[in-house]
Amino acid sequence: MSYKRSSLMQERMEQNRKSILNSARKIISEGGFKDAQIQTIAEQAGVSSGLVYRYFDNKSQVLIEVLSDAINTELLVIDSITESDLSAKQKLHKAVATFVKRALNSPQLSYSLMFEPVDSTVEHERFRVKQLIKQSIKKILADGNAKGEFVLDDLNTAALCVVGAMTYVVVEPLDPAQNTKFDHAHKDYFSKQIADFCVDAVQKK
Amino acid sequence: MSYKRSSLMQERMEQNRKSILNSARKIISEGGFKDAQIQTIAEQAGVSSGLVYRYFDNKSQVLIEVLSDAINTELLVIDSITESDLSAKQKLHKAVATFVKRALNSPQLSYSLMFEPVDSTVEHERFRVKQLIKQSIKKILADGNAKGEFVLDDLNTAALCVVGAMTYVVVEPLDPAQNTKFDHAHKDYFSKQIADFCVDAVQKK
DNA sequence: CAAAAAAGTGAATACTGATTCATAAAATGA
DNA sequence: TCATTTTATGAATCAGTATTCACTTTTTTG
Repeated sequence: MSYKRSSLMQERMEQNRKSILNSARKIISEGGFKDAQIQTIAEQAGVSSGLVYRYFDNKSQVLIEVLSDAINTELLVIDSITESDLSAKQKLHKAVATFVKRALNSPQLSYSLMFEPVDSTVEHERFRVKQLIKQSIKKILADGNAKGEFVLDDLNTAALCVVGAMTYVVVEPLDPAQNTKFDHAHKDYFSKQIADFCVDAVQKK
Repeated sequence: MSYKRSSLMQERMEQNRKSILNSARKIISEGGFKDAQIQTIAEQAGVSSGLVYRYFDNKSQVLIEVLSDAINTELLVIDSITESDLSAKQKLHKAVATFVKRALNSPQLSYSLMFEPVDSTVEHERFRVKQLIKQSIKKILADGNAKGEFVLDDLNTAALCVVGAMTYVVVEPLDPAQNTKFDHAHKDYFSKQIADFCVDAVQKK
């Protein structure tokens, strides 16, 4: 009577879901959101377009999950820096430089996730994940205040500034229209500039 | 044979064009791009929807012109600061603080122009006008370098950071979803925080 | 004033791609 | 095995506006 999904079936379905997400991420990281139609995603994932709707409510949910997965990775990276035993100044520098360098290493994906025009529900998620980054940065700033390295009046505003700077600054090198080429040394130099900017902005003088 | 447009007619047509732009700006500043359909714009302007297409190639051109008009005003404001005889440090502080304060004074319009999801041609224009702001800021930074107030290695990157910070930072107070209320004093405090951030970031230590 | 030209109208059309759903295939239970 | 339930398919549908264009009105010319 009652249908019990076998573990094999369970696994296949999980695989389908992952395929769809991987396919979407791949397409976005090659051509951006503009190329990510349900048809295309499904095709690349080896499933029918209709099946996507058995795993996701709608197209936006697929894109949103790609976005939030990617950002969760970045958050883990930042948080591991936050929890290291560097000085607050060093933490901030490393967090910013690392973020920028990682973005430069997957330019099309980063560009799309951060800047490509999207519909309003995805844009809303974009806002939400930027707030998460802001929270992580805020922790570092709070730490610095506590240690007396920084003397920030308004942590939230300072964190917004840092996030604004470190995300916006990569718009030029990432813009596919400009196809900037950075060699390794240049990436280091560039990310250091930005990290210096942010550290100098908050540091006690 | 050849038709010569009377000056009265000329004037009426110029008026039509302006009405369409004003209508679009009004709608955007009340409800954002999401409310700006050609129908609605035309109706509010007192013309037919078809007429819009005698004055503009397509909808995006209307929106783009609203955006670039608005930014041109901001550029004039910034440039007048640039050309004043303040120190570079004071110029930068004033430019950033003024930009932020002005944005806070027309929140819905600023929010839409800076952050609301738009189609890719409008987004492209958004990118272009941000680059113009960056150029203006860059001039101030170059001035500061020349005067020995700043010691910036990479003016372009620093200018990007400033623009990133000063534009992104207002996303929270401007977001219509959060409807933040700032009194006059709070606007001053907030814009000062951001300007301080930017000045500290570039200033010679 | 009567063509001729241009400006103005708005209902009909076009477009694009997300979403649905009738149908088929596969998995499960008895 | 066969009935039942779930999963999968993909062509057809839908939705929401931007855009067009046949027609009307106004302006200009001779």
